[in-house]
Amino acid sequence: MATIKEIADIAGVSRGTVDRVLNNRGNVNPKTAEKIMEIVNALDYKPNKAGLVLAAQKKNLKLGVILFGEGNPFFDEVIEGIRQKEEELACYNCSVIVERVSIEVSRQLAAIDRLLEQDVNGIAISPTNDARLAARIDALFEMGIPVVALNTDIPGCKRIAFVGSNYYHSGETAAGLMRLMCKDPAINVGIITGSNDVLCHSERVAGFQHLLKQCENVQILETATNEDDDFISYDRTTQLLRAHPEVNALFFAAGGVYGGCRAVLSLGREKDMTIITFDRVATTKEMIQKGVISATICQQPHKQGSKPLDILFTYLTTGELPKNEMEYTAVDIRIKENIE
Amino acid sequence: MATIKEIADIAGVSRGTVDRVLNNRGNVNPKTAEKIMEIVNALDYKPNKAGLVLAAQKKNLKLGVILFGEGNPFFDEVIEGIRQKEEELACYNCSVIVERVSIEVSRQLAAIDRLLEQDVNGIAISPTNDARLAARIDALFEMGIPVVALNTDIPGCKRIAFVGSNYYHSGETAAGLMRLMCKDPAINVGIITGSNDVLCHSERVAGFQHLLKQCENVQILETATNEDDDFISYDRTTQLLRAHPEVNALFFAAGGVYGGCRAVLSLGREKDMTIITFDRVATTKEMIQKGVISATICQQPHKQGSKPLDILFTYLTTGELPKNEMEYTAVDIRIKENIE
DNA sequence: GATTGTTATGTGCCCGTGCACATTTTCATC
DNA sequence: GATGAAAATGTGCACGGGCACATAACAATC
Repeated sequence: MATIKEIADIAGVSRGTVDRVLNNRGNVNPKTAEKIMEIVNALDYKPNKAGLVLAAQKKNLKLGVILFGEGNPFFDEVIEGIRQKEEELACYNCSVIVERVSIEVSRQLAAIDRLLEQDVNGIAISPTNDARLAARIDALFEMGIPVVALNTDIPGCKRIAFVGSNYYHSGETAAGLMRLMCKDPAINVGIITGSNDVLCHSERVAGFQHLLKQCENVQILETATNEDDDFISYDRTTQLLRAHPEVNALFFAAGGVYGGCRAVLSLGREKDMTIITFDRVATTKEMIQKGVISATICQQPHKQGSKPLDILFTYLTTGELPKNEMEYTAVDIRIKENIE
Repeated sequence: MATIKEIADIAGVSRGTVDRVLNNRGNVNPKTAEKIMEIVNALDYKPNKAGLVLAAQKKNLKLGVILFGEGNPFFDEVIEGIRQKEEELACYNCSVIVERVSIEVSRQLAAIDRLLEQDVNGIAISPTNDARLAARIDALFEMGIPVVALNTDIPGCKRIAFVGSNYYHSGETAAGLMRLMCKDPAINVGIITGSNDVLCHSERVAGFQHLLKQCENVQILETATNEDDDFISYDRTTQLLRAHPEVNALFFAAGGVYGGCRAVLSLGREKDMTIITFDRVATTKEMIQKGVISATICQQPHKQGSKPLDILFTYLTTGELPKNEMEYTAVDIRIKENIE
């Protein structure tokens, strides 16, 4: 692996000149620059990462994280990923500040301000999809502060990457699993969705329905709108199952899973019901272990926490952008036996 | 984050003394050493990784990899992981040499010799479980050359880590999946195993059987020993299905999956058969997409390639051992919808 | 041709750690 | 108390890259 010094020796110039060419700092004779670039290409020069990181020490990097979903256990796992990466980055003299706020745009903008006051060099955020926030992210980019979106994308702005799941695709996978697990001649599915205005829920339902519509033995009976509150979920699920006793499969696209499962249990329907949910929160784990939930689809929350910090750190130390702007987490199927 | 210099300043000594204490190089006044250690603990000093890696440049690290499974497409994916990590490590001036040999112990020992001739500083190997190899690995460790086992463990020797799957556990998961996917009143399973003397196959079968024995509606009908050769597999599977037309589920614990699936197809049994296999080789992918195979369980071949190199590099640059000696890959369930 | 300005190039230090070597201190011995 | 060995401590450089500053080369102007 070639170094700047080696290139300089071959070209018969000093390290400084090579450095100026590589970082296009100007003030170099075009002919010399061309010659250097030829050598750089011939040797396939790649800067030594340890050198880059060490040189970047002076910047005293600080990364900011803004997460919504207070009280949402999914984000607790995201935080775990953040904490682990934080520890890893600590020995590069890079620290992490986490702000946890609601989904309200004004709160998110305020969180950005607070982080800027603390001189963060980059921000990872689970953003509300809002034009004001998008504009703010663009402004940050112009200021030289890169932003990575996580969990939920905010398209059409200058965030340097998105890390999260493809909700439509995981909805399709849920449907595929259900088809494999429900071998009854007629599958009568009840869909329990979250609030429609949250993109991830509606995307999941869309993917789910799209795939199941192709199967003639599947009938989607009813779609109940749910809420995270488990008591409300209990009632809605009970209503659905009372109105449609022929339902033998349930799809929970969002929260309220625990309440829904309790409803199934209290009606004594757990034996003949195939239930597919999302995420691996504690209560879902419990219901998987009890055999009430057949499978749950996870979206690697740990990676959603760690990867954005990784991307920011790499960008700030080496200037390198991620290979893929969209970093989709794998669709991770969990059943009783591999839930741990 | 504290540095050696900072600690030295506080202790009123020079960098060299702190360095001697931290790396117990001796020749330090015990009282001074104690004082320094107190400061080190109080500040929770962690060496800066970039500094460590940069200092390790002089070693000109070379990592060797020895893989069996020539012609086995699973290992092609392992190689992909290796290549990717190789590229990543290249910008730390660390290179990788791959040797691909058969499972024979003599070949593996010879491969180690070839790598040593090329002055490798560490070795990742998919080992045959043999005492001679274990002894050799111990000797390498004493020589200061760390070894990481991948795919198959070689217990009771001084390999610094193992990266691979828990076969028993993935067998259990296959069983759990089958139970969820076969809702017929009677599940009649045919198990198609690989050669019994290969540990991973027998472990998978053991885990599979252990779980299914707890279900009274499941009957394991017959276990056919299979081979990787798809023509032999075709014949064995045909025989099994002819002798037991009531079989409605097949479990392939090892190779010969493609031949077995062709047999199922030629008997027109694909509609009512639940097939669960391992790995995500091209032919398995094809059969998943055709709907012949219901699910396949993967063991993150990419990670099996990249992680051992990661462990070796970290150990050689920082002296740090992995948190867990056993690095199990996640049990990764793939169906038609998430096979890509 | 000396002066000023511009462009081009070279040099030194920093980042944090490891390690070889130089220097100082300590202590025993005559 | 001078001598020498041993123990304890200090110092300089390397690793690779970024960046500020010093120096050199060259052109334009009076």
